Amino acid sequence: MEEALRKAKAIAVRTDEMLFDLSRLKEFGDEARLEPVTFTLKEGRDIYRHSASHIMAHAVKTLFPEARLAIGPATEEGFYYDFDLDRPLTLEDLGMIEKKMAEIVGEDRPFRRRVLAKTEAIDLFRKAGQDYKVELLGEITDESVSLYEEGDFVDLCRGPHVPSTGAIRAFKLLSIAGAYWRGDEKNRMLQRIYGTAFDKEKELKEYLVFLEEVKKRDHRRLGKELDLFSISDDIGPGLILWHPNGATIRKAIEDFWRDEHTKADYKILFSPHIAKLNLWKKSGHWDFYRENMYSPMEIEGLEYELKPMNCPFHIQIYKSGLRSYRDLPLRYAELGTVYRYERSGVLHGLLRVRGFTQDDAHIFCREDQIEDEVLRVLDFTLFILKTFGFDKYDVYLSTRPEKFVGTPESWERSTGALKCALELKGLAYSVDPGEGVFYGPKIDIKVKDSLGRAWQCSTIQVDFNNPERFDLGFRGSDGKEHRPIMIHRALMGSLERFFGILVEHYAGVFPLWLAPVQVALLTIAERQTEYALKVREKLKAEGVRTEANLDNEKIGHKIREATIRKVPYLGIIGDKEVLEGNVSVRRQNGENLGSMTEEDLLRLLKEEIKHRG
RNA sequence: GCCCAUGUAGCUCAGUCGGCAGAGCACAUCCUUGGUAAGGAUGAGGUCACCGGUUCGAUUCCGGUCAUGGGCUCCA
Repeated sequence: MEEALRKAKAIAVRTDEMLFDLSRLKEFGDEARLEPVTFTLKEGRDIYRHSASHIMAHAVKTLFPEARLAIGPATEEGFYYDFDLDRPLTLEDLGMIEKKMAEIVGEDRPFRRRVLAKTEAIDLFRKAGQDYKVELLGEITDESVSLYEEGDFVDLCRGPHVPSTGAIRAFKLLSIAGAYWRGDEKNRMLQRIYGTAFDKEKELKEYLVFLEEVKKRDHRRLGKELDLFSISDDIGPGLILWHPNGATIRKAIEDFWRDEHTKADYKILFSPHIAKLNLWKKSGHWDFYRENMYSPMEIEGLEYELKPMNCPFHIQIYKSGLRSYRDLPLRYAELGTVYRYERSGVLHGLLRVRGFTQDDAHIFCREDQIEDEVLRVLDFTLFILKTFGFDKYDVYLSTRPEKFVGTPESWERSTGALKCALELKGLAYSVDPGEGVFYGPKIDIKVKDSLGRAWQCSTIQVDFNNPERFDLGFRGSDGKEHRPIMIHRALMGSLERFFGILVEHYAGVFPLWLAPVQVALLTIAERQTEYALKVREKLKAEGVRTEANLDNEKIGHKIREATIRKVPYLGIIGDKEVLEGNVSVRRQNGENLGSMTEEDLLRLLKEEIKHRG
């Protein structure tokens, strides 16, 4: 058995979904069914990295004997440990700690499991001055607890662990950050060290390369390099300035969005940015969403609010006339700009801002239409996302939160409708208990980008509450008044955020239909200027975003410059091309398409733009 | 908001242990008219984030503010 496990490179074993240390094999009889848990399994990685975090804590304790330890779990991509120290850690400290860890790994100390009574453990940690451990122990209900020891380092831990410290082959400490004890800002701020560990040096290297790639694709960096957007100190944090290049891409996205919504029988709306405070009181936002809203402004003695959401406006439009059951479903869509207060520490480039434009829509329908409408929205969403090259998703169903409006029964019903639609569509999803918005349950879709990272974009929310609050009605076939229900939905979420994600997803190399400049014409010498301008005018007249670089520079310089700006197509024009009436075409990736007429080029471009390639 | 770090030319970054600041790229002018990722020369460009303190003197030291970054919490 042990032999087999060694061969399988087991880190621990599993039986009936319980994980055990390899050292506990003798507790099982020969007939026990034990599965090896290896690094390739999530459970195995977690055990491995959790062990690495113990070793890190050991190293920190050695270097800083006064350190008080909090918690140190494995994460998706690595591990961390929180410490309470006398002085702030520096980057140099990380190197020192790493070195110490390498020593501990080199000593190959076995991880030893020890079980003792909770009271004994409390005693032990209290004597050691480990208050955080004592606090944790106080909340454990079991009579006995397990400790893990390697060398002279002991930690409270459920386990399991790798057999010995030598098992950790490749690790790296990555960053230092502040973190509240138990994530609560009322508690003391601790120092967190993040690190990662792999069972092969090669995998660690690959991960570090991945981190480099993430850095290179950072939309804030590319936003500057490609002159897409900026944030100005003079204007304010979290407020986005769209530069011409970024605005061109945004317009292409918006045009696409409007066209598709019109085709899908949505009506496009516009609404103002402020409304009377009273409206927000009526909608419930003032009670349930105030912490994200700005302070009211006074206009002629009345209070007005900057809008954090678009729904009340769409509701007013619904209410502006009598509605019949024949009108439903009524789908109102708007690229609506909203403003939400975000604490300064959470702002992040385009991904977390204070003013943003939602690709919002509200569908007013009868209760029996919900499922059908949600299905339609799901289809529509997946189509839109696919257009941007997103074809992998994580889907979540969020249920009733603590702060909510409406009755538990209406929540039941709407959650059921969402569930049904997801199941009919055959989408795998997980349930996020308590994560719904205050007015209703929701489906969230997270897209996976080209690096496999998940981003929350789309959200579909059922609302039984606002129709009630605003006393919405429609005349039914029975001649009586009925209450419609509302579905709120955003597909891209916010244009700012979605754009930021796109920049990273495409690494700044936008597909032709989105590229700010689609073709750059590069002349070899000044005598081709006139011809180049003529070609430019023709392409522009056909709607192709074309630029001509007539600078007094060598062709190599111009190619380099346009390639760095990630222009998808370059048209090189020298004497030969002028003579033949051609353009020599080259793609951003260096692929040479050879010489062709301007009509052929146009055909090629238009085809690619049409397919949104 | 909180902890830590950072803020020097349009961009990327040097630098000053306190004595009015420098490179590369970009920009401008000139030379060069060159065929698939950087031709050459010259020049212009900075309230060293902002406010205050210490000092004969502060970009440098100290304090505060603002902003950015890594996180915590929250979310589109």
